[in-house]
Formats: sequence, C-alpha cells, structure tokens
Amino acid sequence: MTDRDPVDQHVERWLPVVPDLDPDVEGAVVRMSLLTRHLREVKDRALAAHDLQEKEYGTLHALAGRGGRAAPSEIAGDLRMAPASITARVDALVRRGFVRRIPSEVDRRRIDVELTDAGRAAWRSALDVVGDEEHRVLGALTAPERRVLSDLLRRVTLAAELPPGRI
Amino acid sequence: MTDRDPVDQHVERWLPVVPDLDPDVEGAVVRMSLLTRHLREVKDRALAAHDLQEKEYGTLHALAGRGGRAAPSEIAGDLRMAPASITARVDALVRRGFVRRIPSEVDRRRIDVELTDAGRAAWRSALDVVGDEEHRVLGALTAPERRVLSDLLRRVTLAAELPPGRI
DNA sequence: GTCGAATATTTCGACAACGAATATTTCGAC
DNA sequence: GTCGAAATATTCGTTGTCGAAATATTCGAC
Repeated sequence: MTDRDPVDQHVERWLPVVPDLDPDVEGAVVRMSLLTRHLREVKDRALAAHDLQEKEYGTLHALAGRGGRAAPSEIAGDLRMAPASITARVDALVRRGFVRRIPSEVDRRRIDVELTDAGRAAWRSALDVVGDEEHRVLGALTAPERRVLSDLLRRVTLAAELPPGRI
Repeated sequence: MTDRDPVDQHVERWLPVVPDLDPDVEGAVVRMSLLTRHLREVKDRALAAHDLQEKEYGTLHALAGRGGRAAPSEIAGDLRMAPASITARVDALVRRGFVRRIPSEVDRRRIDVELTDAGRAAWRSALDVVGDEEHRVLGALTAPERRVLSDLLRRVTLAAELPPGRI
C-alpha cells in the first residue's frame, strides 16, 4: 500500500527491547513530534529569506492576532512562554522598528506593545510563506482525509486537556 | 458530535485576520504541536517522581536502544541533537553513576558510552511511566481509529521527508 | 483613607543547546 | 611511508528560555 517511513524503522528497532510497545500509539506520537519539528525548521528557513527569525515573526504574529496591540503577558500566554521571556523579544523588535512600547493610560502597571506600520508590513510580507510547507506536506492527504485527521486529533487534544486524569 | 477544543477557538479567532486559512490544515498542525508539548511536559513531571530529568532519561533510553553502548555521535543522531551537546549530558550521568566512558580499542578517536547496572536499572524503573500519558490520551480513540491516525500521519511524514519539494 | 494582597513588567542568575573552533586520530592517495 | 582530508569528541562563546526576586501599581477590605 503506502511506503514505510522512518518511524516504522524506529518502532521495529524498539519492539524487541520494549515488547509492550503499541506501534500505533508510538507511531502517532513520534510522527507528530517529527512533523512538528520539521515544520518549525522549514518555517525558520523560509522566514530567513524575509530577514526574519521565527521568534521575531512569532511575536509579530501574536500581536497581529490581537489587532496589533497587546500586553507582554498576553503575548506570553498566546505563545505559551514565560512573561519574562517577552522582554528581550520586544527589545529586539523595538530596535528593528517593528513595534513600540506604549504605557497604558488606564493601568500604569501595563506597558502595551503595538505594531508599527513597518512591523505590520514585515508580518504581512512573510505571512504567505509560513503556511506553505504545512500545505505541502498535508497535501499528501485528500481534503476529506485531512478532515478525518483533524477530527481525530481534536478528540485526542480534548483528552489531553482533561484533569491530571485516569488511564 | 464531539466537543470543541482550544484549537477550534484558535482557528475561529484567526480566520478573520487570515481569510485563506484552511481550518483542517491549521487544526491538524496546531494540535500536533500542542500534543507534542503536552506529552513532553507530562513525561517530565512523571519522571521527576523517579528522580530523573527528561534529558537524563532520554539519554539513557537512547543508550538502551543501542544495547547499552554507543558513541556520543550516535546518541546525538538518535536524539537529533548536536554532538557537542552530548558531552554535558554524559558528564552528568557519569556523576550519577549511570554510565561510564570507555575508550574504543579499535578506533582511538571514539569514546563509547556504556550503561552501568545502576543506569540500566534507573531506565527500567522509569520505563513503565513514560508511555502512560501517551496511552491515556490516545485512549480517546478506538484501536482502529488509532491505526487510521497513525497511517494518515505516516503519509504526511513521508511527504515531509521528500526533497525541499514542490507545492 | 490606609494597608496588605494581587497583578504586571522587568532584572538577574542559571542552564541547556548550538555552531565554530580545536585536538587527536584514521584513512586514502600518491 | 607521508601528507592532506575526513572523522570524532571536546571546549568555548553565544543565545534563548526559565524561575525567582525586584519594582511599581491596582484593588479590596476595613
């Protein structure tokens, strides 16, 4: 039917040493991990052509997703990072003229970060490129198959969200 | 049918700002990313109960997968890391008495790393725990569904492996 | 009105991973 | 046999992230 992939070899190699390994569970988990890594690496290379690092683009993207203005802690939440890590990212973007810091007038603890026109332009120009590899590799499936894949993953994601959880 | 998950909200939020977003492609990609991260975090916490860090366990696991003895560059390849990063990991494991360095007699450039009895015991004792969360969340699917998921992901993985690739 | 708890950002120190450079060894060409 | 290229592990300097502490502000209880 379909070819074997590197994960099939991986499972084959590990089965003797860990006999109660479920090939489908292990296969799905390892493939998700490899694909996630692959997409990040390709995206990073594609962005380099636009003179952007993945982390720079990611920060701009998070800002754009909130209408071009957000608090550092909101960006951190969206990117699932520690708030402390945002400071340096914003510093770098300020140096490039892509964002500016604007002290909030309603809450002086807050210092909102706002996209500049240059920042929005840089984000827009790179936007087309970042999804290309995702569409290319997912193009191995038909549209209905992609729907099936996404639906199966939704149910797994919901299970992951449950409390600490029983088996 | 099934509930909505956080990724559905994510897609819903982004559709207005990026109109040509494919919900199934984006949904699958983001869910894979979230699940990969979730599994790593839970694994890390589970290993802590066995007094092991994920990176320590990962190194022991890679060694066990090669029969308990391997060169640093081989470990690096298996873990998809830079060879230079293995030095510190092995140092830490040597300090804990879990591995020892053994200069190869056939090739004096090589310094093989070998599991000690204590290292193999530590790995074995943690082995049961690491797969538990994977089985729990994948348990949201039936066995045939897991097979479908794994098969779909295999085809996507194969597409990712292709050259730089056309769209 | 004031004080303490909670919130928001930043600073600081630690740590892990990486790429480049280094030291040693092997291997092949001549 | 010798020499240069490749291979192997390590060291070094840089970078990015984090948690904890520090600083400033808001909010609620009284």
